[in-house]
Amino acid sequence: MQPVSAGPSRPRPVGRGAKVHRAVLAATLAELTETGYAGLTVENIAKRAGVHKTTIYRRWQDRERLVTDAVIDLAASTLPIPDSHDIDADLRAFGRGLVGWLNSPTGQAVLAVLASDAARLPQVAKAKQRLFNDRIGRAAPVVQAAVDRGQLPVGTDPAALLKTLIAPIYLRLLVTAEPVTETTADTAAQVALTAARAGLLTGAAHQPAP
Amino acid sequence: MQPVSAGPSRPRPVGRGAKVHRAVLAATLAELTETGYAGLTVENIAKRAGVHKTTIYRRWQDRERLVTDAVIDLAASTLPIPDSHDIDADLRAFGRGLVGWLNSPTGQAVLAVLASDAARLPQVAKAKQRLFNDRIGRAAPVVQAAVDRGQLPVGTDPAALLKTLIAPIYLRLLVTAEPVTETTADTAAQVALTAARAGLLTGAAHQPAP
Amino acid sequence: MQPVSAGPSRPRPVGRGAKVHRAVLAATLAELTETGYAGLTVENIAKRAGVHKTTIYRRWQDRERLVTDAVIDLAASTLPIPDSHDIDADLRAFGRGLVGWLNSPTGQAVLAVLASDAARLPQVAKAKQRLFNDRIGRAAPVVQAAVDRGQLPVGTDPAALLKTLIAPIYLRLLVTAEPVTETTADTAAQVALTAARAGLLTGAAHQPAP
Amino acid sequence: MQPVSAGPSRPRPVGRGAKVHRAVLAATLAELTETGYAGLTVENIAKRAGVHKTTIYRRWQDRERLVTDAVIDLAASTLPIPDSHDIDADLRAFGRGLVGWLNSPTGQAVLAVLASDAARLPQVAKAKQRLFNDRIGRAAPVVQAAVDRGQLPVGTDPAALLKTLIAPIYLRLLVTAEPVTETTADTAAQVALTAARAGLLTGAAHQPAP
DNA sequence: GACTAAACGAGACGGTACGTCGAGTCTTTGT
DNA sequence: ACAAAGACTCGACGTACCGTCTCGTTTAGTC
Repeated sequence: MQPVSAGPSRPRPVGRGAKVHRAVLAATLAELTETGYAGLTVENIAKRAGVHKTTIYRRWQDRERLVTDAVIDLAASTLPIPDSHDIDADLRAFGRGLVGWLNSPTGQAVLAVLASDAARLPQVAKAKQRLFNDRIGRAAPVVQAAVDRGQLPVGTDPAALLKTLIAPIYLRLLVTAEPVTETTADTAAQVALTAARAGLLTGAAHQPAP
Repeated sequence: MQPVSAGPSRPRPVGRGAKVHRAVLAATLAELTETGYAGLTVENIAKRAGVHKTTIYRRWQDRERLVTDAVIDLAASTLPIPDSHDIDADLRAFGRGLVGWLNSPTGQAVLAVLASDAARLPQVAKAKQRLFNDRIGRAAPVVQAAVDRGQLPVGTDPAALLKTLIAPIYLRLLVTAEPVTETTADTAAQVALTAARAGLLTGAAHQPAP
Repeated sequence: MQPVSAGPSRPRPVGRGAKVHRAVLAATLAELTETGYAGLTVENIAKRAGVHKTTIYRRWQDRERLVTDAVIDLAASTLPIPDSHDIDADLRAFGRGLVGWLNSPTGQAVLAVLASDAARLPQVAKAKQRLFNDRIGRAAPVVQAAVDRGQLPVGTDPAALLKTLIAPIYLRLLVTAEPVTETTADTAAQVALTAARAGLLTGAAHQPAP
Repeated sequence: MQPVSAGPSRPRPVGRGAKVHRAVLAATLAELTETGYAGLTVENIAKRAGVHKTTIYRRWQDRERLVTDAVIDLAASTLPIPDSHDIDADLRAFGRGLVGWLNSPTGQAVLAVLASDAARLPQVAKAKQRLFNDRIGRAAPVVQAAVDRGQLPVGTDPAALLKTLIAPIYLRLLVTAEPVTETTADTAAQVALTAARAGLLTGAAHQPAP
């Protein structure tokens, strides 16, 4: 079992406890991926992490906090945002990057959480949305720059375009359970660009005035 | 002497059991919608259905079978497929119909199951895919007729088009937790049509040769 | 809606009931002997009697009444009281008869009830005592006749003598779980006679004045 | 049941468990005395012991083992064996001691088990016999000494004599449900002595050669 | 010999207790 | 002094049997 990427180090003055901390979070994610949120057992996590149950409860108040923590850790994982000033290439690269990440162990874990009752936990839901908003927020300037360069119509909503791009990918993963490849990403990118150039993805269309 | 009743088959004098059956399935779906699969309690279901716990176990072997049964029941629900020979209007109507269904209690229940650990149960996963395949399968001829009428490019893959249509809707419901309205459906329909007319949604693009 | 009929309003004695009645009581005793009172199952009794559970509940209000009824039936079984005007021979015969009866199926059933929680049921306890009192009451005149004939000391309490006779037999069956044979009965008879002739078994000795 | 006394190595750092252990056994005996084996409820035992049901199941595999353990504990209770070198006085004292013990809470519990379906449990049956054999085994030397001193006939079987002594007491308790007093014990002692002095209680009479 | 009403077969149901599993708390002990 | 070990409370699981209920189906006694 490979440990999850360390991510931003959390300065806990616990000494060697940090090792335990990471082991438990990694074990939690592994169990989450394998058995889902229902069926998640603190005792199994403890066993897999080579740690006693009480040790877990000393650090996390309950199962929800533990899962939340593990997922938040995950949501911090970054996806590089391509920016080559060629919006067609950039969107294709963005889509392929997303597909690659979703097929990686980390991405699988995130998907497992998305399609799980764990997503009902408020903190997890927040982390989930933060993850998406963060990515879209970081990619939006690239799209906006393309608009400013005239590669896309004025008024194009970067968020709407990006969502149009990623939607087919998640549909296949979460709903129809079809395999997702780079072809899927490429088609999605083309569709999104075509729609944008047809002037369909303006903010008004997606966020009507209240 | 009385002749023996004809045939070895014994008709079941099903008493009032049918009423109980329905009440339990309804209660199961309600609980599933409210609390998710984890946190689902047979005792709560029994209480809500006004039935005793053992009665439930008499009809369903365990919690999984119960949930499976409830969801399969659900998956049988049909969505009318519009067919006015105007593909633009039909797709918009299809999208709006889907949105309306997803906002109904039944749709909410289906969504709750989709985004739940219940989907890990093999039978539930099968039911889930059957639901989608069935709908797409029933809508595909309408799209194909439009192709035949020349309203869409030759070679357009009906399934790919329909998936492009529904993807943004599910993305908002399952991932970004944004509200979904008829506007969402309309935009999605336009995007899908535009992409199709750009020749992006051919079968080849989605199912590349091995 | 009572149809008027001539004579007393006596329900029609529709009659295969008696057969069922006996079958159930027999099955009850068999189960009682095999598995004891704890572990007694109405459903098993029904199965053994070739009868449906509800049929049993139609005739007996609950398990206790059923067991009570079965045992009371049993307690009515009679043991012949020897009377040859030779008290030594009679007591020996009485002891041997008791041993034989206790080793018979009926006796085994009675023992099973004696050493069972069924004896806590008031009606069963009464039946149990009635059984013993009845036997001792029927044998007492024989002993009293021996006293009158001068074969035993004046003042000898027949009940005390008979109890002294049967006590070792029941001790072996109920407490020490030793086998009981005719030798046991013979020794017990001799002991009882010796004690009586020593003047130890007068009523006063057992029922001291208050 | 007492844990093994601590040796050089302590494999079990038993917590406060010992207190719970005793409380549960005591509650088991109390319930057993009050309601018998049938009708014995683990949940009631737990409630009475101020302990949770699962705690009981952690220590005892099932109800049978629990009852067995409680009774075995009981069977360890000792009865002092009088030895004044006056066999008449000693037997009377033995009888009175037995009566006193049987009227005590401990004795009542033992009787409750004797006359219960719990006695069908193999381990309980063994414990029961061990209890009796142990007591008779410890009293036998006193009787044998009396034989050696010439107070009883040569060849007298101590076990046979002692059983003759205790038989009427158990008969009254288990069968006829009469009250048992010291008078009962005194008479029984006299009867046993008289029988022994008449040469009736030799081993041969009770244990015929196979 | 047909009618009719009691008795029976069948089985679902509410309910109690079983024995099991896991969550989360608390206590004892070793170092 | 403090953390590991594990015993404890609590709640739900899925099972067995109790005793009740309501249907239909014999079956025996009367007409």
